[in-house]
Amino acid sequence: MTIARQTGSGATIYSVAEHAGVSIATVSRVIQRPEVVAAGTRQRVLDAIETLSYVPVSAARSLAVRHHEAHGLVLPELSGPYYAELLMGFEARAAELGQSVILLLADSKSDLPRAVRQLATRVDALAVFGEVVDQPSVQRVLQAGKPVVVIAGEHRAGVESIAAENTSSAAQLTEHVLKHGRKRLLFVGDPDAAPDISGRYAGFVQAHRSRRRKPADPVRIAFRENDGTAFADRMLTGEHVADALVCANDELALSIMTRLQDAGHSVPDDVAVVGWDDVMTSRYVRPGLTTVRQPVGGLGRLAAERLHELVSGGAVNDDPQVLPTRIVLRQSCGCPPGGVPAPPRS
Amino acid sequence: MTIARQTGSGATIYSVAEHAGVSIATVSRVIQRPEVVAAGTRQRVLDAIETLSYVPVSAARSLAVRHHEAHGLVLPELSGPYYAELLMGFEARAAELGQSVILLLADSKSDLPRAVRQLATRVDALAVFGEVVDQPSVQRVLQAGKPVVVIAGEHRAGVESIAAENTSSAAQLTEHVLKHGRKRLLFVGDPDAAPDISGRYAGFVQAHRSRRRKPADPVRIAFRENDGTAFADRMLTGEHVADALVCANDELALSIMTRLQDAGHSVPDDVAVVGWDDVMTSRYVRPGLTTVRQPVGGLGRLAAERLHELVSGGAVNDDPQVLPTRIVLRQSCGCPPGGVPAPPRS
DNA sequence: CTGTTAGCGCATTCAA
DNA sequence: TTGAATGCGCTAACAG
Repeated sequence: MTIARQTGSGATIYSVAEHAGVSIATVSRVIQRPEVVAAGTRQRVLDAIETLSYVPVSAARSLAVRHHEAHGLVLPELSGPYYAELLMGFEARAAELGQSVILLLADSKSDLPRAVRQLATRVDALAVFGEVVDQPSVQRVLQAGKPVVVIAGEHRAGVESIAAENTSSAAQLTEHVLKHGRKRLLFVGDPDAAPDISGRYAGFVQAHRSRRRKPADPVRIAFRENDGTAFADRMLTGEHVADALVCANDELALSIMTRLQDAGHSVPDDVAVVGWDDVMTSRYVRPGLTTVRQPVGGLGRLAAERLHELVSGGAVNDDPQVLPTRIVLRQSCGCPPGGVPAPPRS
Repeated sequence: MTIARQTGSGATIYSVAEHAGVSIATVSRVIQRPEVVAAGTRQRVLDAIETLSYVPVSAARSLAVRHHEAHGLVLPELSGPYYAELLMGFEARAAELGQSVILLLADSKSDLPRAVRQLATRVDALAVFGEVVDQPSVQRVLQAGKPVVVIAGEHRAGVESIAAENTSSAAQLTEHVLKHGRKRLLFVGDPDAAPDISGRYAGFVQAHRSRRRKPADPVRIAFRENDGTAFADRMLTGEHVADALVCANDELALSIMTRLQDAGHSVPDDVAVVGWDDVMTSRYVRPGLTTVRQPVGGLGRLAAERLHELVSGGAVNDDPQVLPTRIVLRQSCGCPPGGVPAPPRS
């Protein structure tokens, strides 16, 4: 990369000081703590700033104060509402705390460890989602003295972790489906793909056990629409038999449900379908998809907040912080229609 | 804010140099241009870096090289796929070009101008969406010597602008609906809300004119689901009469369509509905929503790329760059079912 | 209330 | 191929 231009207009704290007839210390003061500067001087400085179009170079400040005032966030990608909401929460809270957010999307990176190293260079702390960044990379950041929080990932000593509740809501949801009289439930999605999912499967198992019923092995497929469609096709050929599907997320649930319906089957009469995440589509399809709403924005906010506290010298929290989730009943589970439709999330 | 901890583990280029028994210049070289350093020395330095967990402080580098190697992106928010895709494209391209991306979400900020000023402080260039940031703020950044590109906004001299094509695809779409024999079309959404929307309404008008028909005035409502629902209610009372609705975006189209259907009306038999954006839900509802797909990721990529070129000394492009869009026909416009469903976007 | 001064950590001449 | 020296722009004592 050839970079020709210099940063900024060229106006520095020096030129501003000169223009205003004061010292650079005074200029710095009117920017940091205006109240300690005499009104007259302050105004002269502000005028100089204005006429010179002075924009401070944050790097110089960062160097002097010895921190970046920025948090990094590593997410896999942004398709679907999940990560976007997480990011919104994170950014909002970070901004409230005066921190910039530098975003790194892992899926599009050919050399992620390198990208993470680079990122670590310009932030005070890092939030990473699940297991997107390899453990050694995380350790490097930690050893460099920068706090790391893991969102919806494996819990490990030394890194704070934040997650939504999964197991007990999964158990409730499964129990709910069982109460509808369903006998052959299938959990669709690979529990080993992410801690979140394994937690959900654990709940699935738990609900069966407490009724002394034997839970089926999970159907280990990935979480994209395509995977759901393919699975539905295999159901249509009789390869899988079930009267209820507990899907690892809504995308899966929706694609399966739609495929089955298009093939002439009825949801929930022939098979009930439930999912996870309460994406927008889940409110619009018919029957409405029963699902679990997670406080995704809250996860982001909490992450930003913890990062800031850790940077400010707070102690790392040794056990994972778990945020509650909420089951949203619609009709795909077998519940009767007629309830007022769940409102869009605020 | 009280910030106690210092950035980094304390390891600096000095401690690394000392540990490796070389000068800091050599350490700097093995990081910037390893090939100019003798293999032996290089290894010693790398070892030192490793054992000291050295992570460079980007601020110091930025200060020395006089640029930030970061681009700012200001978006209103991230609900819905539109901005998220834009951001994904932007981030991916920026990363390819070695630039970090600092994200600022406008909607959650109480003092946006201040936030923008702050942001300008730490980036070499800025991309802003539409009219989210006020003109004076944009001018400041520009005058400070930092390039700005506006995405899907008003075109102005001195700022580069990038947008998706709207008018001609709107004309085609409207024409398509007219061909289905619809007589009373309504454009739903406020054209003054954004340049994108006014372009779409212009196409709507154009299509009518070329058939010597008089276009109706636009229904000036906002673009959220709630607004659509409220509008649908007004249709149900007869306040608005139409046999086809050209909606400013999919969220509007979907909420209206669903409400009308829930009230017993048939789409498209009673009223055709079309939208804009091709969100995920549009594939899943029945009838499938006819809509216009925009190259949203492409907008983001292009913005990042132009920013980088501008920072590297490129000249600002005086006329707006317009990316093509594509009409996605499903059944809500009156087209017969049976076509293979449009695949998910890749 | 204001000015002087000494770093902050790194890149980059210029010599050797 | 390496080292010594200088400056990037700003903050924060410290003095006055």
